[in-house]
Formats: sequence, structure tokens, C-alpha cells
Amino acid sequence: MPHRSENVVTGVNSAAVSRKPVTRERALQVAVGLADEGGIEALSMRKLAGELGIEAMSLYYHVKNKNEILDGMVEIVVSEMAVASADTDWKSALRERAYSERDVLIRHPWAISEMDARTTQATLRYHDAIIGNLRAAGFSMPMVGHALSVVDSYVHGFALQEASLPLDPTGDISAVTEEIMAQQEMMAGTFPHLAEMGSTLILQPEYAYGNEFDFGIGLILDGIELAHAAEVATAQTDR
Amino acid sequence: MPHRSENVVTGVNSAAVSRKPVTRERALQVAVGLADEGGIEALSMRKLAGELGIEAMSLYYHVKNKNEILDGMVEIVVSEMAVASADTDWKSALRERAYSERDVLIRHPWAISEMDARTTQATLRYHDAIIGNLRAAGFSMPMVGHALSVVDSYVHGFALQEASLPLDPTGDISAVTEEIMAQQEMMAGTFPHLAEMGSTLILQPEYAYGNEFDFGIGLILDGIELAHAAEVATAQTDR
DNA sequence: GAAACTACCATACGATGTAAGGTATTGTCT
DNA sequence: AGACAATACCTTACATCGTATGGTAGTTTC
Repeated sequence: MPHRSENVVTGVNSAAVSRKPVTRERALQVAVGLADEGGIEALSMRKLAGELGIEAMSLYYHVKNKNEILDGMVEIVVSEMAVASADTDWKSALRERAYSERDVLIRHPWAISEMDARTTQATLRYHDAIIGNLRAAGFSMPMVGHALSVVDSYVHGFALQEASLPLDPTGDISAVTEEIMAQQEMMAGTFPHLAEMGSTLILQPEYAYGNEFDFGIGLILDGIELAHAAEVATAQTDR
Repeated sequence: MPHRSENVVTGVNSAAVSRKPVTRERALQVAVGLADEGGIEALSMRKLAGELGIEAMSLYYHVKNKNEILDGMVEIVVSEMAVASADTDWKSALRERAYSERDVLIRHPWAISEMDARTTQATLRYHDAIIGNLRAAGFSMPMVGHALSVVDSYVHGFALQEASLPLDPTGDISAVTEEIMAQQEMMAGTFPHLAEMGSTLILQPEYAYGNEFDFGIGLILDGIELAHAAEVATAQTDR
């Protein structure tokens, strides 16, 4: 019996009518799309293959295993983040990167936990660039290490928190508000401070958790500036 | 054929000779142990059951499903974190909590990503307590929101980064150093700043990424203090 | 002594990643 | 033109996963 090769040419196919050729690159992009829509657990070899109009095992012609797919997906996502040019002042460079990274991670929430586990070229490129910016501004190497660590930790942590909020990003909280209201009453007795914070801050219509990012990143960048200035001052005195 | 009930009494059993009775609590503790040793992917219903000396399906007598096990595991882990007493000053309270949380998350790295996805009683208890500390110090509600957001984001983000480092916490980096050395040469051409940072900072014997936590948490707490003072000052002026 | 409850077990199903071993189409070389 | 390999796909099969369904044996309660 010949393989049912009608699929390939005449192509009345479940997911893709008249298949476009599968490339590693296209497979990775479709994979990112699947993960964006249904979360990382919605990405299986069979579903990805189905979306591409092929069978699961055919993916292994293009990639070594699923882990390599995840590597490629992270690379795509990290590449979407902006890298400031070499002549940007360090504070703007760090700030722009932070906002860009956060925007990208909101679009691809699954990437947050995958990112830290892998080292991508795009991450190295960004780190190299930002070290350049900081060194140009006279930062010592230890201070560069400090700065990178705080900012990266904060941005990733914030993205993680934001992604796990029950609010959908369009701002339509009405669906969950009822549920929260019910919890409110329960909390009022056991956790009075939390209950107060809920009613006077978080449940206010103008409150959006996302805005907390402005405060946090501003505080951290100012703190880095202070620490840098202090270090420079000490070096002056020692001279 | 009767059930092979010899197991229960005479108990020459694969994992546990003469089984201790299984309780929900003991199952959760064993589950935490398994995840600590082999990561969260090493925790399956069958393995957990095996460790307890029972069959997989018997777990469903004690818990509704695996998700409930994860809930319970997170509850255990979060309960290990210290909560400062109500009369502790806000800065010490936040600092102690941050260090305690980080310590616990190093012991249970799998918990980092599980934590944010769930709301536990222990988390609520902590948040309620710390809001109390901050309010007692005269923090406005929005400022409380700011403070909690920065600190929590930073601590979780830092734990995430620290957990994904290839260094084992005993400080024995010799195993990976060779690998890093190889990367060093590769980077020297493409990413000169990174290469320099590697050799002059990170690969120095006295460098430990964990120490960056001191800088970050100090910077953030000082920043919060400044922001709070500024807010109080503004309120004074407006009066 | 019957009924209910407690704590476990066997079997089975669909989903997962992937190892092993095909096959049809296209291109290259002689 | 014929041989042969490279390319891009497929089938089958297996272990492992969470869990639905429906047991059973021992203990308590009435």
C-alpha cells in the first residue's frame, strides 16, 4: 500500500489546507503561538505537528527533541526584547530594557520560567550591551554585577507575579471580582489588614497592579545611581 | 483470588518495610522530600505512592488530585518562612522575611514557580502581618502596595535566578568551571564585556552570586524608606 | 449480625515524549 | 538513463503520566 501521499499535494488536511513547507523556524514560531494561546502545557509534539499539518515524529527531522524546541522558543521571545545602543546613558538603557522585557513577558507568560533555565544568545547579547553602557559610565565591575542582578531579578519576579494574577490584561476584572468579594468577607475576620487593603486599594477601579512596576523600577534605578555615586565618592577620598 | 493482603501486615514491601500508616500530612511531607531531591518532575503519583508503600490510586483516598498535593506542598514550604511579630519595626520585618523566604526557597527550588500560582493561608498570614507592620509605621495604603510589590517581586526573582545557576550551593564550582572556561574563549570575541566580567568578577574565587542578595535587598529597603519619608514630607507641607 | 466506614488495590484509558525503522520525492553523479 | 544518496515525511510501539471506575478486606457502629 502506498503512503497516503494525497495529503502532501492535494492536501485536504485537518489543520492546514495545502500545507506550507515546514521549516525549523516556522515550527518554532507556531510553537510560540500555541504556548501563547494555551499556556506551555498546551504545547505537545502531537499538537504542534497537527498545527503544522504533519505527524508528531516528523518534527524530529527538524529538531533533536522537545527541549530544543523550548530553547528555540525562548530565543525567539528574548529576541523581541529591545537592546539599547552603546551610546545610551546607563539609566535609560536599563529602564528601556526593563520595560521592553516586561512587555514581552506579558505577551509570552510561559517564557518567564523557561528563560532562567536556559542561556540564549540574545540574553548574552543584551548583557554584553548593558555592561558596556554601565562601564562607559564609570561603574566598577562589582557594581555592574550588583546592578544587573537587582534589575534582572526584579523584572523577572514582577513578571512572574503579574502573570499569575487572576485578572485578564484587558482590565476586565468583573468576572473575578465576585469571587474576590466572597473572599473579602472571609478575610475580614482572620486577616483584617489584608481585607482593608483589598477594599481601599486593590479593588478600587483605578488600581492596576501593572502600575506598581513604575514605582519598583524607579526605586531600583535611583538606588543604583546612589550606590554608584557613593562608590565614586569613596574612590575620590581614597586618592 | 484474594487480594494479596500479606503486604499490609507482614509487609516485605519494596519501599517501606512494615509500612507506617499513610496520612495526608505524611504523604505531603514525603512529596516535598521527593521534589527536593529530584526536582518537581521527579514527583509522580506512582513514585510518591511507592515511597509510601502503597499503590498510586490509594493516594486518591487522601487527596482529590495531584494539584491538591502541590497545594499542600506549597503550604508546607511557605509555613517554613518566618513571620515577624507585630511590634517589629517595618524595615527589620521586611528584611527578616526576605532572608527567610530566600533560605527556604533555596532548600525547595521547585516551590518558586508553584508559589505564585497559588494562594496559601501562610502567604495571606504573612501579608497580613507585614501590612500591619507597615501601617503601624505610618505607611499609606498605596505605599504599602508599592513596598510589598517590590520586595516580593525581587525576592522571588532572585530565588529564580539563583536556583537556575549551574553552581551547586556547597560552593564547589570546579566541576562547571571547565565548561565555563571553554565558553569564556568563545565569548571573548563576540561578547567582550561579558568575557571581561566573567574573568574579573564572576570567576574570582571570592565571588558568590548569593551575596548579591545583600546589595539588592538593602537598596530596595532604603528606597522604600526614602519614598515613605518623601510621602510623609509632602503630607506635612500640604497641611 | 448487618450495615457503614476506612484504607487500600486492580484494571483501564487517553495523553505524553521519543526510539526504531520504514517510504516517497528530489537531486547529484556517472 | 541508471544508481544512489539526501530530504522530508510516516507508522508502529513503548514506557510513563494523571486519573475514572469499580472493586475488597478489615474495623466500627448499631
